[in-house]
Amino acid sequence: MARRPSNDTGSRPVSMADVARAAGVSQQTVSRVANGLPNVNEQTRQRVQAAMQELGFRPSYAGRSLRDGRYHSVGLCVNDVTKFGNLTMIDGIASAAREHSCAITLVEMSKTEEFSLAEATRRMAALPVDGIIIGMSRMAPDFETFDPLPGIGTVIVTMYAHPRVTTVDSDHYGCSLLLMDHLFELGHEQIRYIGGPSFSVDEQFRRAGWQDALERKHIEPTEPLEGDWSANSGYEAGRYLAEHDRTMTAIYAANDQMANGAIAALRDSGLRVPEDVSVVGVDDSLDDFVAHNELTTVRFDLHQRGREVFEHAVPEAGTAGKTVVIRIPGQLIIRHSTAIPRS
Amino acid sequence: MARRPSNDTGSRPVSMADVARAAGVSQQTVSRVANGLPNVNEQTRQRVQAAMQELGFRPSYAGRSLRDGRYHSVGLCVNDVTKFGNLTMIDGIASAAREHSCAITLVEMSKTEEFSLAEATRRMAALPVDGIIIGMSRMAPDFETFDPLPGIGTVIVTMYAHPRVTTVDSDHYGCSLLLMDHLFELGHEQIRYIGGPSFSVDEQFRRAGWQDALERKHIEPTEPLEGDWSANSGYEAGRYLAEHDRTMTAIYAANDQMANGAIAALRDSGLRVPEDVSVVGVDDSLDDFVAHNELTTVRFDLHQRGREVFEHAVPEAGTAGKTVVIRIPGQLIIRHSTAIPRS
DNA sequence: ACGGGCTATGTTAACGTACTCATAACATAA
DNA sequence: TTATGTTATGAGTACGTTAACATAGCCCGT
Repeated sequence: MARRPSNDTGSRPVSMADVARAAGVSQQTVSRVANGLPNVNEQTRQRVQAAMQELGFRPSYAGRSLRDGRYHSVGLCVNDVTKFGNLTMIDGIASAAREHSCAITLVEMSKTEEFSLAEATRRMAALPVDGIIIGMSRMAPDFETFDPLPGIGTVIVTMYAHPRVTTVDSDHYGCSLLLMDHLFELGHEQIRYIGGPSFSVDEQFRRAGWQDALERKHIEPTEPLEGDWSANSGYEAGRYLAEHDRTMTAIYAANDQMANGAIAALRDSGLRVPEDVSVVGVDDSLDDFVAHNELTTVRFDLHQRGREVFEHAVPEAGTAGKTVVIRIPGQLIIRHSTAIPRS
Repeated sequence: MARRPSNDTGSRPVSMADVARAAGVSQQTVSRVANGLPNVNEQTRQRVQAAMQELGFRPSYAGRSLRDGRYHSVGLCVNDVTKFGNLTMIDGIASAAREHSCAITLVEMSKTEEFSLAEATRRMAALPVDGIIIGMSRMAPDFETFDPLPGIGTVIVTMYAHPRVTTVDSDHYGCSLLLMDHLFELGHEQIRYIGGPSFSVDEQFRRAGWQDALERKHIEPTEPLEGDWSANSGYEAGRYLAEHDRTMTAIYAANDQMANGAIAALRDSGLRVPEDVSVVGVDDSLDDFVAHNELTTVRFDLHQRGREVFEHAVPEAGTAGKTVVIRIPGQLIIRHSTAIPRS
């Protein structure tokens, strides 16, 4: 019996034409009812709505998008959904997207391997997106040479600036300056650094900020330590420092998780925080996990970042595609893990 | 000068027809090249690819989807991206989706207010999705009466079973039994419960498991305490218990964050963990945040859950839509926050 | 020389929508 | 009565893609 002519419920989804047939009106009238347009007789409207209900009509996203050339969705490409930075990115962008009645088309690339911007762009471009957002948490091999696809807004979330692509990020360099200035004001000079993995862009900039702050004060930076963002790696580093460096008065850990680990290590080594050693972190991410969070840190307004990212990826008419560089400053949160250094 | 005829780069995106014109071939040949089909002369292929590059061709998702009736994307509707449960859901589903070369269309509903399944379904159905996944972390007002949209796979992630919709979740009831059995085996009987907010479905089932386990042993359950999943709320509850209940020998906190807070409170109250009081949690979520995580807990295989959810939302040919109930068991992780109770 | 099978390419149709325009029925004003 | 406007509805079209079919050229064996 092959393909049915089209008026019954075959396996094909129900279209406006099917509804129209059932309600005895034209397809155009169904369209009007579906979109709540005026100039439809009340009785007709009800008849059409009944038919829609009856047949289980679902408006075709493909047809609609093909017709009016917009997808009402923004593409987001990240390497690993669960990493704190990416998670907060999704959250911020989700908020912004919701304000614009926009969905998010999420693609997760390899969790471990680096990926090229060209590859990410190619994949995203074939999806229903009005703009492309790429989270570049580690340097892409083709960052310098990358050209964005013309005709579609592209934003890279990273601290590196690009001549032809708008980049937006929290200011992972400036946060270090905020924290270092706070420590300097308290009187610290011997400030050790526990960083994240060196391939991380955030790490590179947080570390550069630490180093530049020291050099600006003509203090020779000591060897930075490298962790993996986890509390355990912070603990290891803190243990090492407690045993090998009795001149340090402060530790700057590049995220709160490592800072939390470092504090535990210092205390296990018989050092008091903040009396003997001050500790600072970044992200303000401990509140849910640790009772009485006392860590001095920097908080980023991730919703603002999400908004900026979104609005540059999907520019409203007029805001058209100038390439810009946006760095959103963090806010210093002073708690009780920092104090004046011991004499 | 109105609308250009169509052979130059107006504001309209570049279509296969544009590429075809530029390369001097038919549009169908461009399609063949774009999809890597055989039977294209090598010279022609190169000419077409050059034209694509030149014009910045982007395949139209709308056209393609309209044509072949599939979107290669699965819809995911959650209330709050950042909540641990939802985050892990996204992660698990992202993995499964990637294995099927599928994207995720993510919609965040109101973070605070409850939403009806009908509303969520209606919104998701208008998006480019081959299946719909709804995270129901709090009871929807229309759960009982909800009918899924015919013709599109629908899965609700929740512990409640539904007669007409497949539901999948980690076993938030069974995890309580695992933990309680562990505590019973050690010899505990006075086991207090610190739960999450009572509107949470996970909370409802974890708590029911605690209560049923006690009743099965003919132990009268004591009054459960209610937190908000945060370490601080766990601390408050722990403090309260330390001061008001000297007969308890164990605390079951409904997630690790509250358990961590409770442990801190007990220690601040002069009680040792696990010597005086054993503490267990759920989720195994502390590793990144706490050094030397010693909490006995239950870990869920979230990737397995993601796979199950995905594959029931987007059934492969043949697996067609039977309504099933899937509860994925957790795994007991015994660390050092539990011990034999003091005499 | 000619039919049969291959390869490369073109032509047509269909997917579902919403815009533009046309038309019919009807109300109102001159 | 006729001109003019308003409202409800329908017809036609274009959006970009791919499957199915059609065609043209070529090589090969008889």
